[in-house]
Amino acid sequence: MKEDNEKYEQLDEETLFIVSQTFKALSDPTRIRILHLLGEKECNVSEIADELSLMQSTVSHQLRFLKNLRLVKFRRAGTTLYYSIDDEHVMTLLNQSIHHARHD
Amino acid sequence: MKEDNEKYEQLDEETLFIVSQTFKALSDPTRIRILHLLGEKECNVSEIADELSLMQSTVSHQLRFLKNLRLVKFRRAGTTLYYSIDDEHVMTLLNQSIHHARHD
DNA sequence: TCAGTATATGAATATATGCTCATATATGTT
DNA sequence: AACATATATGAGCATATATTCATATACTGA
Repeated sequence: MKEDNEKYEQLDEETLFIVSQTFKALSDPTRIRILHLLGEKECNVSEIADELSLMQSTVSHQLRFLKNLRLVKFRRAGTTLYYSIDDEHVMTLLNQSIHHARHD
Repeated sequence: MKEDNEKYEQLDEETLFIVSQTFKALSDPTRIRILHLLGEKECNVSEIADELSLMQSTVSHQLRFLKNLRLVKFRRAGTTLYYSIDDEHVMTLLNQSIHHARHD
């Protein structure tokens, strides 16, 4: 008489939401490029746009996205805003994935 | 005389593609639930649908997606297909994120 | 206060995504 | 072969997403 009494424990709604949101942030090439650049050095908006050949507007929109998820933060210096990484854990996920993609 | 001569090394196209695809797979709640369930135990399609209260068609479509990315594999037993995890690295990313979401 | 520079934002658009329905395919049984 | 069961697939639809353009806002210095 054999039976699997182990009941599968579903992920709760909140965890599911947070996890999916986190990965969604990392699922777009433009956001990945921005995060990867900020992982190297703090940058202002125009520097990001120049370095990655993106429109200023595009960068700004994506930074808002990343800022809402608290993945990046910024400091102001006059009219210039310097952005940097604000979530090391997510950067760890990103770097692991990059490493894996390259060596696999 | 100070100058930053460090040139930023962009991510190459292929890495960018693989990384974004990987995270895209993990960015949808339904796929996360399926992967998490398969992380617990091998399941056939109907079991997944039942356990997660999803339509058979929905499960099948998502399994195709995950299979294309080689995140899951299956074995056949008659008309029944048993699916299981095929990429432990991606499961590691998922589990880390779940852990982080819960304890943070 | 006015001009100049840096950044943010809203609207419009094109594309991608996920779900559902209906149906097809595949395998096993009689 | 006919039928039943398990799974896969295509089309249609609704929603989400990313980008661009035009414009607004914020700060600085003359």
